[in-house]
Amino acid sequence: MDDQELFTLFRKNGYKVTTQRLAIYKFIATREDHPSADQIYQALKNDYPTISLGTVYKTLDLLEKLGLLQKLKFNEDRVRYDPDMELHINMVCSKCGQIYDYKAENVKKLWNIIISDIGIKPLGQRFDLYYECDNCK
Amino acid sequence: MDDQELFTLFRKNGYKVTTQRLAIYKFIATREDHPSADQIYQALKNDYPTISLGTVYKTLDLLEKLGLLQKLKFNEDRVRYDPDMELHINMVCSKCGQIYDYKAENVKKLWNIIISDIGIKPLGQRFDLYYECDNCK
DNA sequence: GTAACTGCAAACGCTTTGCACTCCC
DNA sequence: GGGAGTGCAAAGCGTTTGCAGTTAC
Repeated sequence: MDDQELFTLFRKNGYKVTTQRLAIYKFIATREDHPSADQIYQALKNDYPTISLGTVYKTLDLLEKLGLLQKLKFNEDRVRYDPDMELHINMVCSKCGQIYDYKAENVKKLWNIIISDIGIKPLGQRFDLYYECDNCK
Repeated sequence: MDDQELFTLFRKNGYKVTTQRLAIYKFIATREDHPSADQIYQALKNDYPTISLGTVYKTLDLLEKLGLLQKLKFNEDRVRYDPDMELHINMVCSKCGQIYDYKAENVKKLWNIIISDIGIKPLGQRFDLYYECDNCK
């Protein structure tokens, strides 16, 4: 999503465009490891010394409301934020907790089969797959 | 799992059999809505007036360690405990938060296809499907 | 008898809330 | 200029921890 689209999305929903919001969105959008609020805060406070953790939380809630990311709670004490809103599998290492997204066409295909079998209209979904990553093997 | 199996499982892992542990396991095993620690505590304190919330938490951690249940964090502020360790889909109502398990042979079949495509050894998995339940429609 | 378990209460840590100041628009 | 947003600090709340008393074995 480029700047212009982002500006429009904020404004048409009645939200102002601020430096903090742009910085937080741009940071999370480039990350594939689903950082936590504090990780985002730590990463940004060098370039934006006055940014606060509270603002990070508020902004992440806003971005979720706008459909730009989803909150994911794993078996750890903090929430992770995933900017990938398409169907995918969260590959979670059982040992180190590292996470990355696995996307494949056949996952969508097979998921559609399951959906039509259940016979409901899906509003969203989440798949986690626990395994042992290469570093931990 | 009957009493004898449960006793054996506890003891062979070096844990004592206590009234509280039996009560908590038996309660959670009969429930299909994945109750929280506090819900379990509230439900049991009539029959076991001295039971404490701390013991419920400690026991649930123990049962998880023994592979009798799994912790599930959804987008709410408490942890739910799911005694169904087989492959299934958590059907979550987006409005009221009600949850039930959907189990079907074809879910397993399709999941096996995905696993072999990814080419890793799964240590566990979790599927959530968000929809609107009949009560909320 | 003794080591593990329970119950209680305090501590913990992430997240939310409240409010005065600031800055988009 | 005005209202939404930020930054700060305090509050909130589910969960964990510590410890003295109790119980399983």
